Amino acid sequence: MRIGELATQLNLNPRTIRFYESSGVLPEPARTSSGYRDYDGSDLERLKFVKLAQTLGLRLDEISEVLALRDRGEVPCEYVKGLIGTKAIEIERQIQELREMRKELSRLARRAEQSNDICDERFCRILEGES
Amino acid sequence: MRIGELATQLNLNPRTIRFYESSGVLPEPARTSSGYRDYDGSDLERLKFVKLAQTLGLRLDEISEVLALRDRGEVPCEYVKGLIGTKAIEIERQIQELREMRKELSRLARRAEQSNDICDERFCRILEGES
DNA sequence: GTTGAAGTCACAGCGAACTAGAAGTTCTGG
DNA sequence: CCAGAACTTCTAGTTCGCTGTGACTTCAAC
Repeated sequence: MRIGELATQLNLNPRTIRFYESSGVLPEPARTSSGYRDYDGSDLERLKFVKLAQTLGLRLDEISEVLALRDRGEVPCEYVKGLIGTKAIEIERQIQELREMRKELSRLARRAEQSNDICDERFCRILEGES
Repeated sequence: MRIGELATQLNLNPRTIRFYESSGVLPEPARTSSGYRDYDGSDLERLKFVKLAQTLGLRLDEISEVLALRDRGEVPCEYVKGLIGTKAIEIERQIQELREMRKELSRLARRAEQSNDICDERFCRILEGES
């Protein structure tokens, strides 16, 4: 199958697929006699795996590494376990950071409702505290 | 005061301050006779405001807009209220996304502990489901 | 007078994951 | 036979917030 069909099936841009090839996520595919990329079911599965891994927060280079281990016939389990662990920690950190922002933002939103458009010498009374 | 002192007081890199100037967050400061940037207390306050706003998840262009409104003598309250609202929604969305990842990752981590290093025809049994 | 820190400017690069443009070739339908 | 869609390659741009590099000038201390 050609790049357009593969892209359609996965809801990807053909450019994205070429980009994946250039960054080592996808191997170079076979070519038709006229030079078009010729993909098969294994490429489809591989890209599905890439999309799945992306939803878990894995970066392309990390996904590439898992795939490369597999391609070499090795077992990526240990690598993947490590990845899952560090990723979980990182995500927890990000959630905490966002929670702080959310908390502060809702505090500001409440204050903004109460005190109506009072701007004084400061930059923004809503954002800066000490009302 | 010169850029180095300002940077030290705010724990910023002098380059960052020049970058802020070039991107319109900071106005062009006065210059000493020898051409060095010459800052005063208002620049210090402005940069403190920038840092505060950044912790709320505001981008530099949004912060610039608030400051520009203020610089024109306008009241940024309405703009800021809108900003707070959309930012809160955006952050909520990000938190949800991260929670999904976290949930899925811990599910995978539990599974990975149980089934020991069984890799078969798939890319990665830990990441792909249907064990 | 000399050294070295700190300033000046302008341009480039990073990371991440694409996306866009240009300029050409091949395939498909009427 | 020809239009136009889909492909090819290559380079470069996007977003965001900086950071690095290089080549030069100025300032403070010794």
